[in-house]
Amino acid sequence: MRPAGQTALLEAARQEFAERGFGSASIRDIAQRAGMSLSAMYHYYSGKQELLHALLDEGMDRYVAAVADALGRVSESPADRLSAVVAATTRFRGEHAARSNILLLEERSLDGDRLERYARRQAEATNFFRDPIDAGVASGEFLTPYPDEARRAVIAMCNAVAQWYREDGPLSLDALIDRHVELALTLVDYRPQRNWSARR
Amino acid sequence: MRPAGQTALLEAARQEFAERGFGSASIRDIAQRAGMSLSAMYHYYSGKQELLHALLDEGMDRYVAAVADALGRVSESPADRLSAVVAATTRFRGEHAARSNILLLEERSLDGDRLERYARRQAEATNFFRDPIDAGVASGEFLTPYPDEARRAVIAMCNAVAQWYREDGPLSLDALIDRHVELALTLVDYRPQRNWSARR
DNA sequence: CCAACCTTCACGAACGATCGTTAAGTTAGG
DNA sequence: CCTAACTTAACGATCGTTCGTGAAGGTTGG
Repeated sequence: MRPAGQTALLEAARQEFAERGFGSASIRDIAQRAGMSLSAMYHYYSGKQELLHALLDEGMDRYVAAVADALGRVSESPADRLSAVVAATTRFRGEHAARSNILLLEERSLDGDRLERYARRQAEATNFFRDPIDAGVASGEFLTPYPDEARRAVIAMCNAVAQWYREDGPLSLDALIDRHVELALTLVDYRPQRNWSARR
Repeated sequence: MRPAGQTALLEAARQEFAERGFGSASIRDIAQRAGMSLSAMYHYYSGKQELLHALLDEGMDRYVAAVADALGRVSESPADRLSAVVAATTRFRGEHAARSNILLLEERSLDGDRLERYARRQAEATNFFRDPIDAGVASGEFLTPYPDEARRAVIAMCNAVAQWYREDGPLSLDALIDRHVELALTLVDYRPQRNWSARR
């Protein structure tokens, strides 16, 4: 269990970074929002950079866990797996908009080694999409001639949710997820395989 | 014609804002990059905010002009018009990545009236996509049951180009544009109309 | 048992650096 | 002469960071 102060700090930093951007956010405001003094923050994190790093790490952990959990509940079928990834990603972007926007926008504010490590994790995360799409193309279930561009389009569609979706809007998140799954399958040109007996 | 100093200033600000983000960028570095002193900048722009505002305005002007130009060259057919918008947007994002990223990411750094005015322009720009998609759905050429989500997916696909595309990569911009047009038509479920004689 | 000691968590004050901005003055061209 | 273009110098504010201090709580050695 994380100390309460640390949790409040991460939450405050997340909101400040999401609202103003890393460069414009002040660690004084962050500490104040977390209900502690400026120097108390330095007891938990060694500086502004490490605060951002912790935020990106925590957000990525949560996202990877959410997708992995969703993947654990479906079959090996590429269509099922792609659907699960799209659904989990869309849900994550909608439910954790501030978290997601920091993951997506503040990468450039990381310096040196931390950037390199984060870029590696992000590259791995795209495999959540790449693997089922490539598998579906290989098996003939997905007919798209452009798997790379289709993948990027699917990812962009999901990620954009963090920027425009509002919970109090006219569309429920569950409904949006269904539509995103359908659009993703459209993008890869999904054609359900006839089963073995029907083909003979 | 804009004075040379002003052009250099905008170019320098564009690069700095794109690389570091508005909050982390220093107007001293911008002025130096533009080859002039700090206060010379204040001769052209009244501050950092106005620099960003000018950048967003100029970028939006260029984008709108590019799309309007493309629309002027095609028929009234919804498929043609959507294709033209997708092609022009993808090209703009690829050819003006720094410009586009500022348009897409630094909106939140605008304050007060300027933000309001920019948000209005941005809303108008989405009509470039909305109009042909809604027209195609109305005419029956586009079969998608989710025109709003399809539109957002198309826009997200195009916008993402500014973040990942590199001119020295394996894919030419022209080839990418072709694939984006195809993917966009896939997203709206485009089915070419049989012509009048063939239908009877 | 108790005193000495350590770690954890928190504070206010101050550091030097850099920030955006302004003022006053200089130069060049019509 | 005037204005546009540009300079150096400095302003106060705020930035991220560091320092020294101390209260609380547990651990250890005599």
